[in-house]
Amino acid sequence: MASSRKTFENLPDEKRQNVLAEATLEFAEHGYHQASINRIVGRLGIAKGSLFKYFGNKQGLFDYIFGHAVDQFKKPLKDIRETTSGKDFFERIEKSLLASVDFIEAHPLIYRIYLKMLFQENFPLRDKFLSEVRQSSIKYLRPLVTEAIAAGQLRAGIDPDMAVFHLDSVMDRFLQACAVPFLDGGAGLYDADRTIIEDKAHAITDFLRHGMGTIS
Amino acid sequence: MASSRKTFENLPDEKRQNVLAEATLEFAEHGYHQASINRIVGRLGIAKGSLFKYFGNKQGLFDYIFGHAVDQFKKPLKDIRETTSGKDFFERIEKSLLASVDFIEAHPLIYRIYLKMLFQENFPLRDKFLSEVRQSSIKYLRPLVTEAIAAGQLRAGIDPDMAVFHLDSVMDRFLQACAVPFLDGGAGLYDADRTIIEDKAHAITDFLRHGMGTIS
DNA sequence: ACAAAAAATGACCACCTGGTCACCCTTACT
DNA sequence: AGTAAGGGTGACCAGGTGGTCATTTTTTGT
Repeated sequence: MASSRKTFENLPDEKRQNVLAEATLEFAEHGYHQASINRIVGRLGIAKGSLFKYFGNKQGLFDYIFGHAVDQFKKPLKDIRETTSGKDFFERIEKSLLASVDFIEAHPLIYRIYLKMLFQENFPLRDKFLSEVRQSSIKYLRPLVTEAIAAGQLRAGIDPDMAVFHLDSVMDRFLQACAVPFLDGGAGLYDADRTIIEDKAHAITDFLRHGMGTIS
Repeated sequence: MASSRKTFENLPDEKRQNVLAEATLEFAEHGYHQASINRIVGRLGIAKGSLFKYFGNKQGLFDYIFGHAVDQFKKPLKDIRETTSGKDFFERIEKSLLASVDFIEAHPLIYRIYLKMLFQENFPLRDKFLSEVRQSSIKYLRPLVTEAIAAGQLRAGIDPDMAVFHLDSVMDRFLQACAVPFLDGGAGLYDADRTIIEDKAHAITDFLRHGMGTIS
């Protein structure tokens, strides 16, 4: 048997959590290839052989950490969609945005790995993971837009594909600005308090609703 | 003398271009740390020692390639700003967006390295480069917004900082969608023809101007 | 033709990587 | 007490890394 995941699952809870935490941190800080098994076991104070017993190889470890991360990404949005059904479209968008902020604040390391994955080809699981996450984002926004069009909350003749793309891009960058100082761009989102983030989320949603031009 | 850049500058043009092209490609494909000097010299058919004579070390090579890339990033936008002075704000934005598309199509490898740099800390020159590029983007948009407010082309009471952030985020993602399939999100921008990109750029600009909500 | 300067070379180095495996220690069961 | 199994270990391996430098080859100047 190449890897004996069972061995790992039988570990005492504390040690298991420790291993996962330290490994996740390593991947979050260095990406996949620059992450070092030696450093991980060094910090944990366990033998290298143990890690390989648990997960077979480096990618096995990574897979284990990220295997179910997609679901974690999807779940909070699904909840919001269901609990805000029928409400105003832009309020739903604003709520979704804040829910996403909550998610990345609850799982900052996972989000960091996700960001590293974005533009780094030859990242293991990249294709599977990214296409799932992106599609999930699109598939979440699509029905929202469709419903809003049906309810007459969006301008007539709007292209739903471009609407989804627009929403997705603004929301995505909003999150990135919360996590990466360089992408903040004077908006003051990076490492900001919740109340401030709420204000900015509202401002952005306002742009989405009314645009920035003079009302004619 | 650690590195003799002069030796490199004295090289025949063809060879010099070759070296730079091959090195740039390597960095674009693998990022900084995963880029391999051995592969570069292997493909070039030159000795490893030569490269180190030219640039001193790996970072020297990278610095040389990216040293003046910032200026390349800034220049085309400056031109657009000057040639469209006085015109309608959203037309200027649309023009700027298309100029940026032209840039990344003219320098796809530089753009790939830039994207890799975005979320990968411990990338050499990252702080210097990113802060310059981002600031340049902000500093470009700021006066556009200010002028537009003065000219009454933007809604009254708008927060200029958030307006700049909003514009920056939408434009940025538009470019990324042109270059990375995963970020296309159904918009059909990835690897698209110029005419299609122009249409989509117009659609996006329209969202920026009028918003997506029903006009009230 | 000769010498001096410049450029190119590739074997070699220390270091780090992911990965292996024969051995040891502890626990559990009979 | 004896045995079997499972978990834990770390020296060891092959391979790749960035970097060096004594040596050879090429170019240049006279």
